[in-house]
Amino acid sequence: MRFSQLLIPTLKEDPSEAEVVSHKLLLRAGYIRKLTSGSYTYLPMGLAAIRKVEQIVREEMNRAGAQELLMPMVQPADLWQESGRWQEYGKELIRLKDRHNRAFCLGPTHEEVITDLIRKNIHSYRQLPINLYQIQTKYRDEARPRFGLMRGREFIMKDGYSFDATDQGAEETYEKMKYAYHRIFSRCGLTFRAVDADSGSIGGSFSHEFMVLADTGEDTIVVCKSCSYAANMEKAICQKGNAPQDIALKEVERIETPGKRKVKVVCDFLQIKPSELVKTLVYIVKDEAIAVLLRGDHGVEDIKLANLLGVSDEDMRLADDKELFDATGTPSGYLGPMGLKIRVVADQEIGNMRNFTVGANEKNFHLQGVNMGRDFTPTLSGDIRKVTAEDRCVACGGKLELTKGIEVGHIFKLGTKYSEALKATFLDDQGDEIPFIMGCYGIGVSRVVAAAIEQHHDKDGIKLPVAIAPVQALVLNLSPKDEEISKAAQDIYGQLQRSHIEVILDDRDERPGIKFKDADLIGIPFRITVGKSFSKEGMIEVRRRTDGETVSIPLADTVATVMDLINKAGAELA
RNA sequence: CGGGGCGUAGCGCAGCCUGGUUAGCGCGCCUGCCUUGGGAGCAGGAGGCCGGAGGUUCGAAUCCUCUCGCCCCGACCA
Repeated sequence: MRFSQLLIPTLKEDPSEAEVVSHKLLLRAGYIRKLTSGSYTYLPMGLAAIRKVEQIVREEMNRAGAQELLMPMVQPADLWQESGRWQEYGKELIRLKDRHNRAFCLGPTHEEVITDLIRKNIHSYRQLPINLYQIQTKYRDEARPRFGLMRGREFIMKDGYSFDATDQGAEETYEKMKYAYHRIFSRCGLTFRAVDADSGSIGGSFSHEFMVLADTGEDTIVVCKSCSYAANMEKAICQKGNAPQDIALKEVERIETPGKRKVKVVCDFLQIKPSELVKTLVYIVKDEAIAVLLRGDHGVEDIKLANLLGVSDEDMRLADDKELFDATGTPSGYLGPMGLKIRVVADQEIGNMRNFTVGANEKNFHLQGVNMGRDFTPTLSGDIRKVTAEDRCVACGGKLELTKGIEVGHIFKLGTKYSEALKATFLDDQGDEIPFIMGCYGIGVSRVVAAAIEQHHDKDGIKLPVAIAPVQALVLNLSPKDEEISKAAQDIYGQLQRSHIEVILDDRDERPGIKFKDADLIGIPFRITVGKSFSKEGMIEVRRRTDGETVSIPLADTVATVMDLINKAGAELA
């Protein structure tokens, strides 16, 4: 491929529409162009990078025993009605009608279609397990598409579905996929964590999200600095501390705190730390007001609270001041657990606190020297708060870190949710008809490219690892008008092509500076420069994009050197 | 869906508040000269329904109304 013929529209300046670095660079380096909000054309360089990721995904999925197929993108509504998701899925499901006025949707995912396929074609346990996947454009009508390829309405996804005869088999399949995912993201050169995306309450955890660590990530995750423990904020377990043994309990003391309502203000006034105070929040849970006790410096994790109460977090919200007063008879800011008539849920940490401060349920008064058990007893107690960096790892006790992540993959043990809904059954070895046990496994292929750029770039542009860079090498002919230089550049280009190296020849009639800048921006891993030093000393320069490491070598050795460098760079990730 | 911002040449922007010749600037593009190891220089040139519709006015990029699009924060989603 000659640069002069390729569509690589690079930009000197950042486009105003882009906010995050991957979006800016994808546009500037000529990888993508926007058609409309959330949908992008993949230009030759962008598509090449996506194809590289797809190929790695294919190889690892196949290695793990999965088979590739391709399902229709337009799906009939009746299948979705059968699973119940036509109603449940909501506005993200884009719906359309055909000329006969029959309803369809564009597939945001394919559980229905694959389950339909399997129920029609697999009837015996002897045919199980089976694991199928596809790589396809998905459509989700996102409320707010953003950050370029990071969250589009149209994106390329690998979605896989497994069908097992037994729970144990399904777990084995799940583990195989988890392993395959580790290999895939490692080969893509990503720094990532597989995070626990399940509360783990019953029978271990069967959902993991693969998060690429990057500041621009939309999710917050907790990772352990010492071991491999990592979890979603909503799922991260707070280690329950030990109660102090040797602290004498004080008497409860009523103190006037005029006009002091906020935690910080009360603490400043009483000369205590927020960790010595217990705040009382009121939630409205399905029309019932419930008090929630939390240490002053902690925050409620809604999902955990909802789980403890056994409700959906959608049925739960913070009360406003009026609702709070109606429920407790006390204005906000002076609430406390003592004497409250409504249900009280305490964070598990409260039990470890001694002689703390709470509101007195009386305007302008607080109580000090309060202790749980002696002075009040909560209706319920449990882990309902957000983890903090001060917490310790539940797995190893190591230090935790809160960091941002980009979700590039999600694996999930589905169980029989869809097989039951769609009556997808097989005969087991006893001749009993039972539903398939399913798992599903997704990878945001186009998002992987964006995430990789978030992790691999510098001020000059993209520097993707060889494994997923659009091409491996770029030959710069610095003087297309110089016959000798052009001949050498052409020679190297031809030899590399014959050696099956993906290579672009920059044959443009541009000044050297432009070629160097573009080479850095596009992020081709190996740059081979034929210019002045060739005319003078017969030397060719080979430079590695990732670290700028440069070697000068004679023409005769160039191709061998480049191949060697590419192989070494590839081997590091394989 | 709530809040905020922006639509002027391919890209980045100025002009708008305070209406008034032919709508500017930088980059890019085309032609020529010159230059050739990190986005050169000179000269000439092309390119605009000032997002769209309606209104106010003698006169609208500029003021008003409506509308469409894009971006950000949040909600939502995963």
